[in-house]
Amino acid sequence: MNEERYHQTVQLFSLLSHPVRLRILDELRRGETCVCHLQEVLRRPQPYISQQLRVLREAGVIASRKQGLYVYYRLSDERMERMLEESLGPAGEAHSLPHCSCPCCRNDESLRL
Amino acid sequence: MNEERYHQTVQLFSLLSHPVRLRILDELRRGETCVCHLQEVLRRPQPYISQQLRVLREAGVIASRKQGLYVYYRLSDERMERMLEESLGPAGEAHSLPHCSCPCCRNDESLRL
DNA sequence: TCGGTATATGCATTTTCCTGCATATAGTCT
DNA sequence: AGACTATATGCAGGAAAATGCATATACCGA
Repeated sequence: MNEERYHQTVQLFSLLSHPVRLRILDELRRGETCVCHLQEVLRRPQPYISQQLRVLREAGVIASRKQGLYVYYRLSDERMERMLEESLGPAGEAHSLPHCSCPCCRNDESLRL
Repeated sequence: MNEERYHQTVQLFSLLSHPVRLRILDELRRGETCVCHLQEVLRRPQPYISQQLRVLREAGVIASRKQGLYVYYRLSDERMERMLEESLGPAGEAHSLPHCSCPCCRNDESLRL
């Protein structure tokens, strides 16, 4: 019985069938990213971003690394990565954000991640 | 702006993130199938199956062909087919159902579709 | 230890989806 | 035309998801 297989797959697709989560995942596949970065890109309040990150984290498709005040997120599921490639095409370039002052957006190259 | 691309993709994943619809799609990629067949495989009431078929039809991922009393459904979207392959692996064999008397399940080979 | 910043959590409300059921339509056969 | 079968549609109650907001936690520097 691959009842289980269907169930897993539905779970995976549920994560992807949400505009904000899909865009978060698309950002993450371009490289490790901190929360404030996503906040800037998606233009949504921080608690909202964190909520969606939690959903993704609990589902096991992303992982995080804490460094000082910042938390850096990345994809941690190959299947997810393949689905993103299949549906959205190859990953684009990471955005560099003028208004964001976190290490990963730092204009100052020397402090870049 | 590929805002539109994200939106389309979310729609596509929404269709797939539902246990019954996912299984219907998995059946359809094994070959053309009538409603009573799906009813048997999924063990759900007929109006319910038809509702889900409508969702898929209106989204444009399946097409139908009417022949007498029967309506035969099939996949009509390559992208969908690729996502199914990616997520569920290669399509299995079509089921032949002992209790179903529609042309596509007919035990009597001569009447087979 | 205190103030400030980055991120997380809890909760409540709105909205959207799921699903069951009654009924409608369309085609076939006599 | 009337009975029967396969499929479609409409609607409603309940469940679950989405989202906004208040607040909590964790870490840093002074």
